Amino acid sequence: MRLTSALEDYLKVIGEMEQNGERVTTQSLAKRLSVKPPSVTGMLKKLARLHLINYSPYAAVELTEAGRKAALEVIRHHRLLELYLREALGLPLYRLDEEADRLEHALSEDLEDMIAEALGHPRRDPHGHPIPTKDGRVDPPDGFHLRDAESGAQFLVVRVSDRDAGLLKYLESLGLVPEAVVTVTGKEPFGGPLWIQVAGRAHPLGDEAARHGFVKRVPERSESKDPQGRGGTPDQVHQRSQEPS
Amino acid sequence: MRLTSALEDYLKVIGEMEQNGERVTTQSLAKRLSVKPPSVTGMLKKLARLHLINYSPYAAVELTEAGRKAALEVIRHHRLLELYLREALGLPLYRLDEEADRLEHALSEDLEDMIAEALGHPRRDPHGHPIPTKDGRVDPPDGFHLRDAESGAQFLVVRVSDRDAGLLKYLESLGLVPEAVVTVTGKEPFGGPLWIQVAGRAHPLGDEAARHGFVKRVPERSESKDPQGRGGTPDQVHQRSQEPS
DNA sequence: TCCCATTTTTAGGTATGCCTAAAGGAAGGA
DNA sequence: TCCTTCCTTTAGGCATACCTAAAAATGGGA
Repeated sequence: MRLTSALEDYLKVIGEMEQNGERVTTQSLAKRLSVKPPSVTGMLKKLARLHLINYSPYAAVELTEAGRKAALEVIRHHRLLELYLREALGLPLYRLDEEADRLEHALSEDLEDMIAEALGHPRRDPHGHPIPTKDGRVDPPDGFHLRDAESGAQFLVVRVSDRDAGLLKYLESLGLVPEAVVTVTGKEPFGGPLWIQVAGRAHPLGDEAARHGFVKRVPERSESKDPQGRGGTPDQVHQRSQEPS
Repeated sequence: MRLTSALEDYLKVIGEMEQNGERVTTQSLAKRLSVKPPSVTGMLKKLARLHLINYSPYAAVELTEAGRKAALEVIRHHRLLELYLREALGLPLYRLDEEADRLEHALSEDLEDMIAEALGHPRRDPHGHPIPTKDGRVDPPDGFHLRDAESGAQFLVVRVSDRDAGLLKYLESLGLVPEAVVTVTGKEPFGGPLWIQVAGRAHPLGDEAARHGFVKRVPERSESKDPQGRGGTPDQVHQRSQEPS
């Protein structure tokens, strides 16, 4: 039976939160989905009736196996579309999420397959998020917060959050996007900015921005600017993952 | 104020019917939209309240200027998407309509512009339907029914109906698609089939199929197989049009 | 002119998915 | 233990867009 767009949205968000190791509560869902808590309660009951989540009043919700599969399908649609919009039409990073949000519910399985094929069965979207495979596997989100990176070292940007389009636009203007190499040159104390260097230019980066970028240690000797690494890195595939919060 | 998908669908269908010179009644809309007549009455009232159609009970409906503009926008989305899906992803003709029906409501104006740009601001969709321009102009649908074509002459297929995917798949398998050249070699009497020749092969074509193809006279001397004519032909642009029924 | 078949509208109902207001649980501090 | 605060759920409403059943209008033929 076909799910409604609204139910798909709930599943997608629950799936994303589980992937990030967040506790999925009525309130956190309400915030994330921009609806009021009573609406969430109603929708959770509906998802439970469809055996897509385990739900008992006042408890955190969990996807069932069927629910996880359905959620990953929606997430796959979303991330494939984001990559497609970027590659085929050249949309800027900060506008991908919104466009994909609307298109994802209208994408048929056939079209999904053709897009995946056209893109060469990619493993990461333009934000660096892993794209679930057709059979329901996902890489864990990798990298750690840029703000936890130590001074003086070089890092590879592996992922940026897509939660805030404005902030993303800003990061993009700095060149702080997946596959960029960033050097942390200093940290101002007392919540002050992080000094970073990207593409030869130095920028002070506020705390909120620094929390939206995720990086990996890059070996000192590697000076390559763009490792063309989409889908390249991890080979092992997990079903769940935890963020070191 | 943003229209709902359902209202957009009504506008699109009313617009298409007006373009084809059909009378737009409660019943014809109900058939075309696969809903029951009372549902249509309700939606027509809603469209009238928004000043998108002129509606008085028991009378045929007409688009207002604003309604016509809105309808053409939806039709533009639909036809641009069809062409895009064909050009970029290679979907077969007979599957374009259904996919575009779902995607058209999720297409932002920005994305529409980028797709139009990527396609070089085309004038015709893969079925041969004119694509309304951004500022609300449409070519009249051209060509006449294949079944009205006289024997012995050569014709250029300019348009095929997209109303029946099964039939379209059949026409496509014969090569009877826009820009193909077809020769009418004979007509069996008493509603019998039309004998046609496409790409060197002869086929008997039943009445229903023949009504779904639209052709133009092609000058005898022109032997060119594929005039690459997308968007090439008419220069004059009309706002309405009538089909010689 | 009247009647009857067809079309259209009205009336009332359903499901979805959101809302506000109010009631009911959970959980930590005194 | 009780109380207060915060979170969640229940109760009751609204808009959208569909449905069926029944009433009303239209329009052609006798």
